[in-house]
Formats: sequence, structure tokens, C-alpha cells
Amino acid sequence: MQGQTPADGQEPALRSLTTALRVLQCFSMEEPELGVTEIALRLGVGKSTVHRILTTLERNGFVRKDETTRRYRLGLSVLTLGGILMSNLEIYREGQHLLESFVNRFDETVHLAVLEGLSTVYVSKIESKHPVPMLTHLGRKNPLHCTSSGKAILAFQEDELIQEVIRRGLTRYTRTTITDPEQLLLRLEDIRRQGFATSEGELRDGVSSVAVPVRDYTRKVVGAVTVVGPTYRFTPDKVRTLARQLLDVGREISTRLGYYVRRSP
Amino acid sequence: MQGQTPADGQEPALRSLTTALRVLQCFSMEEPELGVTEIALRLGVGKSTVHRILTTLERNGFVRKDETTRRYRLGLSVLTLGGILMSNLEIYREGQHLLESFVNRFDETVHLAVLEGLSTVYVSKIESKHPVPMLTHLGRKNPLHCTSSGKAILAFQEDELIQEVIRRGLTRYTRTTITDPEQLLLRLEDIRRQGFATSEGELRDGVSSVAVPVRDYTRKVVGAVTVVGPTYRFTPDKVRTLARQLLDVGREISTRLGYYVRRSP
DNA sequence: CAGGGCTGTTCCTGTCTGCGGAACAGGCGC
DNA sequence: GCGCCTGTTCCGCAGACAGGAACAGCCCTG
Repeated sequence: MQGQTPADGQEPALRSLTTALRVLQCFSMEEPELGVTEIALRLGVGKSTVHRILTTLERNGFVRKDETTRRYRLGLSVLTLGGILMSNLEIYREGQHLLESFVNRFDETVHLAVLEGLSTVYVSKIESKHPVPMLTHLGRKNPLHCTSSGKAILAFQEDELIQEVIRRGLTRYTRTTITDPEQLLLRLEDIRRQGFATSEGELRDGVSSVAVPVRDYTRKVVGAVTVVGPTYRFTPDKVRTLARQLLDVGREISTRLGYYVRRSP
Repeated sequence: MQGQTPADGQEPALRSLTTALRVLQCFSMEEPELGVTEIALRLGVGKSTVHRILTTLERNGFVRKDETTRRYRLGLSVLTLGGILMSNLEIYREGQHLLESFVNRFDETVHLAVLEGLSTVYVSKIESKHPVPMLTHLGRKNPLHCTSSGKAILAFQEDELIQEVIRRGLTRYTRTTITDPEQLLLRLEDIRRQGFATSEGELRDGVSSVAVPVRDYTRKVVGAVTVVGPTYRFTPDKVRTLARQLLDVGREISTRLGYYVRRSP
């Protein structure tokens, strides 16, 4: 380590490109519009650098400049790429229609989530008629320890990943967020036993959810189907009903991904 | 070429970033998975360059490497950005629910399209129960001259843009595609008069559509709402009915974008 | 209305980065 | 088992990029 080659594990990384990608990831739901200085400060790089990057991104449609405010927001090219990604995500293609019919039957908002690093990402969202305004959105990343989908996925991963999540710290979001490693492990054990996960306001107060895992042909849990709604509507009875129905949906999607139930373990 | 400053109109463009963005845009619905060599050939750059770019993109979740085939596909980060973009697109936010209720009433697939350069981009898609499998997808770019939404938008743009579209050439896709500039101008005139546009298989055989323009508070036409379906279901009668209903939806979205009908022109 | 303090934008220069050719490695199919 | 095709690594030179500083607009504020 004291050698001249730091060997930080990853040599070939393009500097300007990396910065550009970090620029793109500065944009968020809460801050969809940013100025040059703001981004430069946040990333700790020069204003002119950011300006050059934004100009290049704009020329390719990845960001859009508001000529009056001279601030930048994301451009339609990112949507084009997102659309291509979705249409080619097998779990999305196979799940979409099943999710739709679920929503039609129960009129509660449903998501499809997949694992990405130490987060879940929503790859599909179908809203119920009762508008649950903008709690989540397509592509949204959430932690693994405080959502039902996160736990439904986490419960079936290698111990190494679970430990990594714990090592990174179980951030508290609400009163009911699980922040104690021991308790998390117990809950994950429950989830493995009963086959589904729940959350009662663990990420956001007043928002409950139920989730079941989805497996692919390698038998690995790659995602989760989840129902979200206001806690007051999620009575224990309803949770039980939703869970039972969700399990069917989860199994069906898994089957379509090539998963089959083994006779004997 | 013999001068030192080519002054090609746009100086400050980051080379590596530009190449990287072009790499991303190589992925498409038809080719969601690409290899290094393939991309390098297509872009006319070295294999090692592409490899370095892909590695950097992968490290940030913009592409994903399939470890077995060693080929690359888009990563979930593009979906996250797409979701942020959508949620903050005013036309999407205001239009979504109106589109949903339209689909519930008529059970035909509906899109929301906006103008981007010389193309339309679909920013929203709500499918009818009758699955019209994958004709289009979110973020899809289409030409302006051969779709109903494209024409509905084009008809109300400055003459300069219309001429530019013609100058670029009216590519033929089917037997009914309008390829004659004169004829296009006449059709646009019709559209301005009757307030909506139609297409009968102009982009794809057997697929018809009807579209109406959407204006924002500057009174500019910024997008279009469009109904798509198989030609055999789009009888003249049905087209008339759909158009009448769509006009209401278009007006309502426009109003929500701050557009108001002026008393006298 | 004029000034200050913000922005975004442009210019410039030295340094170190990123380009591409060629060599290496690994897998698949003939 | 051999070639041929991939993806990956190495390396040296050229020139592209980072960032400081100067410029230019805008919007408040006084």
C-alpha cells in the first residue's frame, strides 16, 4: 500500500466522464433544477468544469437549459434510455400485466423492485385510483432495511450482503425504522419463514406496505413485488389477504423468469 | 480543414464525454445488448477507448456487464434519471390522470408526446386492456412527418422548423407515408383547420392514430395527446368520436399548463 | 437609479489524461 | 486442437481537460 501504485482497486476510470455522471446524479426529485455554481460546490470541482460538462450534456439532450433562469434540468435523452432499459428488463416485461390485474382487483398501488447494489430500485409502478400522491416514482432508490420490498429481497441474499447493509448503518427514518442489527436479523428470519415482508411506516410515517420476493431461473431472489398504501387502510386482516394474493403474483412472475419449485429441498 | 480553428460552431465539447454519450445512445430496443468491438466499429473509435468508457459507465450503474457473455446493456441508473425527469415534467404530471380516465372510458392505448429537436418523444404511455404489444415505449423517438402526434405538433410550429423537417427528407416507412413536401404542407393546413391530426399506417402498416396538440402558457404547442390502435378498429366514425374527446383532453391539459383561450384572435 | 453581490460564461495555460495501436488472454466453433 | 473471434491490458505521445481568474449579466437592495 505504501508503493507508488495506490492500487485502489479500480484503475481505468475516465475523469471527465466520471464527473459528468456525478453531475447527472446531482439531479433529484427534490432538486430537479440546478445551477452551475451549486453543482460545482457540491462536487468540489471548478465552475468552468461543470459548465463545460453541462454544455456537452445539453448538446446531446441529457440536460436542458432553461434560457430564462439559466439553470439546468434533465433532458429527454435520459427518458429514451430509461424506456429502452425497461422494455428489455425481463422482470418488467413479465410482471407488468400481472401487476395491472392485481391493481384492478384490489385498487392499491403496486411496485416492482429490483436489487441494485445496496438499494432497491423501482422498475415499475402502477397506481391505484385513489391517488397516493408521489410517494415514490419510477427509478426511485430506497434502502434495503426499511421497506418491505427491501427486506423481502435482503432476507434471501448471502449473509455477506446482509452484513454489509448492517455495516453501513441502519439509518433511522421514522419511529418504527429497524435500527438494531439483531432485530433486523430476526425480522429477516421471520420473512424467510412466512415468505413475505411488511413495513408499517418504517421509511415514511403513515405509509405501510407488503412485499414478496421474486426469483429467476438461477433460484436467486432478484426482486420483489410490493403493495403500498396508507397505514390506516392496511389492517392486519387486509395485510393477510394482500400477502396471500401477492404470493401468487410473485410465484407467477418467478415462474415466467424460469424459476421452478424444486420437489425436495 | 487547412485552418487551425475549424470554428465548427461549437467549441467547448468534451471529447471523452461526447463519445461516452454516443456509446449510451448505441443501445436501442432492437439491440439492448452490445459488445465492445461492435460499439467501437459503429462509432469509429478504438476498442480500448470503448472499453474504458464502458468500465467507467458500469462503475456508476449506467451500464451493466453480463459476466457470462461479456456484453453490456443499460443499467438502472438511467431509469433513476428517467423517473426524476418524468416526475418533474409538468406536462406529464398534469396529463397523467386525464389520460388514465380516457383509457378507462375508451379502452384504447394513449400516449403523451413532446417535441424534442426534429422528433417527438413519448413521455407517457397508458395501455388499453387489449394488449397492443410493444409498438412503442416510453422515451421512444419518432419522426414528425409520419405520426399523428408528430403532425399535430409540427402543424403549429414556425415555418422554419417545418422547412427543416422537409429539408432533412421525408423518409418513407409504409405505402401511406407522406413523402411529398407539398402534400405534407396541405395536410398540416388541414390539421390547423380541424384541430387534430390522424395517421393511417403512415409509420407502421396496420397502425392508426389520432392526435391533438397541447399548448403551454406561452401559447406554443409543446406536445400532443394521441390514441393508437389497429387500423381495423379505427373506423371513420370512431376516429371522429375519439378526436372530439381527445380535443377536450388536450384543452384541459393545456389549461393546466397555463394556457387560456383568447377571446378574439 | 446606481451599486454590490450574486450568478453564468469565457479565456488561458500547464499538466496529466485519455486515445489508439499492438500485444495478451480466453472461449467458442469449426 | 487449432484458428479466429471476442474482451482486456499495456504504453507512449499528443493534446485535451481542469481550474483559476477575468468578464458579463441579472437581481435585489439600499
